[in-house]
Amino acid sequence: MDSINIKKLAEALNLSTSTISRAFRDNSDINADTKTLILAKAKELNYQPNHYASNLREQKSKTIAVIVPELANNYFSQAIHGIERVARENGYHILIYVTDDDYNKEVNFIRHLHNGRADGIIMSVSGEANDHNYLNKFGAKRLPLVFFDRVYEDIETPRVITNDYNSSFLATEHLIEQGCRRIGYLVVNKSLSIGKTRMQGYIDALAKHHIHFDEQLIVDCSNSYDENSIIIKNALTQLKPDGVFTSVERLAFATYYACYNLHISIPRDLKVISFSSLEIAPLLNPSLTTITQPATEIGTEAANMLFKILNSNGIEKLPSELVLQSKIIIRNSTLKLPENQ
Amino acid sequence: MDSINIKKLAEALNLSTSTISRAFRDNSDINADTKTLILAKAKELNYQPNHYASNLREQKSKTIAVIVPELANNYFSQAIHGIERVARENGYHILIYVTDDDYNKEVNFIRHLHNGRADGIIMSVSGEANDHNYLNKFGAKRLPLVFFDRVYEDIETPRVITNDYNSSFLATEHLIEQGCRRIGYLVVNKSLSIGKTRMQGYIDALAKHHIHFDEQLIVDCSNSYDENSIIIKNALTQLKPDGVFTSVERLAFATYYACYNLHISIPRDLKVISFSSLEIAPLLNPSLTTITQPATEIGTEAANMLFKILNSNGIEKLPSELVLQSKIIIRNSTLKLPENQ
DNA sequence: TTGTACGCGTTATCAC
DNA sequence: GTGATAACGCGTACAA
Repeated sequence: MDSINIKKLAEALNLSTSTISRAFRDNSDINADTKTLILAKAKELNYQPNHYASNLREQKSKTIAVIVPELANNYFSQAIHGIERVARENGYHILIYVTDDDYNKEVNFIRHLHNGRADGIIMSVSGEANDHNYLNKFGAKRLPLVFFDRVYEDIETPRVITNDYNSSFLATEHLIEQGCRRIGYLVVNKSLSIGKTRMQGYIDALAKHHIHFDEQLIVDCSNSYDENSIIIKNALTQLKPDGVFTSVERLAFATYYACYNLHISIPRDLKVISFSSLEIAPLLNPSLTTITQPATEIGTEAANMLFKILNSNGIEKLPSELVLQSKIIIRNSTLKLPENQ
Repeated sequence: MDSINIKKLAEALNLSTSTISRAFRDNSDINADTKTLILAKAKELNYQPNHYASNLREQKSKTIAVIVPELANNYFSQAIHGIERVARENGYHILIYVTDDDYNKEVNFIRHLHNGRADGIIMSVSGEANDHNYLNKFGAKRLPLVFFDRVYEDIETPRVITNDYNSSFLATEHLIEQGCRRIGYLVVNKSLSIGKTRMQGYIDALAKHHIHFDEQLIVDCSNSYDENSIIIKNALTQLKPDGVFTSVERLAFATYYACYNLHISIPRDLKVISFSSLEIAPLLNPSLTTITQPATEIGTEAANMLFKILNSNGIEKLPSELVLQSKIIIRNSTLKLPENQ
């Protein structure tokens, strides 16, 4: 091992390792001159305190883990972007784990992370709603954990979410106002928190407007592009909805493709509204009416929340839930056309 | 510190720490029965070998760092997705760093990473083409580094790129074949490798078809959404191009917005082709003709390349450059309309 | 203000 | 096949 370490640097300067060490910690007493001397020499020799040695010593990794179901998705990219920024500002690094909506991967990641590799976890849970009590198994030793967006409701941990119920209610109401009476709800997992809450908003909006709730119009989709294509085409031809509310962006795209294919005109024959963080929703054909979540901000706030926990002494009362507001942005996919059309 | 460690586990089983350690390494001699016994107890007590201690001992972090200019971008999300998968399959974790195209951040990240935190780096360089010789300063101690997509040409390190020159040539030629004669090239940084190579393809295609190269038609854009909006609107109204080739996706979107705004019809008044990894390019209005890079595969291959280096003994000759092929997918934004239109 | 010495949790080496 | 022990690089009591 010929690489530089604290001992070599100490020798080079005729100082002890502790003095060197002190030069790199802010809190220690050290002569200002020796400190600058040390830092200069350190830069010259390209010395940096070894991260693993420090962390072993301090039992802190200055690293947080981010676990998401998928990456190739505007929402999660933006959220991670927000998390990354806050982490960096706090001197933390982030590890990324993608579950591909696979529950087992999620469990493995979490278990693995409890080896000291990360100080805390920010997670949006996988789509499979199996027994997730595994999170409680860690007991008091569980790493600080913050959920965002997709949460397990029965796990007690801080979370950052959006006003999904309300947005869904308003989204459905918007479709009704635009003249829709047979409104489909497309969802990937209706038993998962997010799909469930959004569905309830949909159901209640129908009720408010005295529209019969037809369970058939709840369309269960999957994570597979090909499967969804078939499912949605069938739903459109058989159920003949005049409006569709999709719980995730991907299903709106799939609906568009299906409509192109079946020569169903949006918005004339079918109106579409979707949860989506897509920045180019205005460029779609037709432009897509969206419920836009503040994705970056959700990431930022989740990170802030985690740091609040990490910096607390476990004494203070911590915030347990933060609800951010989504915005409905009306575009052409839900346009009400003149009657004489 | 009441958390579990190897010593406690050893005590609980009346064994020595070495035996415990052996149970977790595959190569060691150990009685199969004791091994199962140990692993069972470990699971029961939720023991996991401490990552930092192992790494301090072994001088390996089993972690790779990924540095990208931005995250909220399909291309990089997909690339990271590919990297993540390969890393996980190899038992590695990935750290993510976003430079926001800021050269200083890039330098800091790289320098910081040389403290043992990562075993290797996969990077797409920042847009600023300053002095990047800093990478050579590390000399023999530089971490294994693989570039992808955006590279520094004067740094000697393996890289995964696409056939940019060729794609650009063909893209420009496609516009010419569709009848364009005044073709603009929109670029963020024409001195950066990627912008330069793509520009050369553009220039040579013009030459081949005996179209005068007008330097004015090279439009220098920025990373700011608002600035680009102005720049592009000006370019469209003043230069009156009949075709536009954009070097990055974002500029194609900006062009669309500008056209909507100025009531310029695509493809009638202006044809647009762009580098883009957008999966929903067919859903745009009009659907966008793209040069699609195999983003996920680029990530995968970059990771494979890095692992090849990490697993080599520095003896074998290593691949230094891998060129993947992009595909031009023709859609409506470059449609040639009937003459009598 | 600086130096000495120990321990963080693990694994490799060497005995047995 | 298993146990004792030193070492990885660093930070902090404690001593000077």
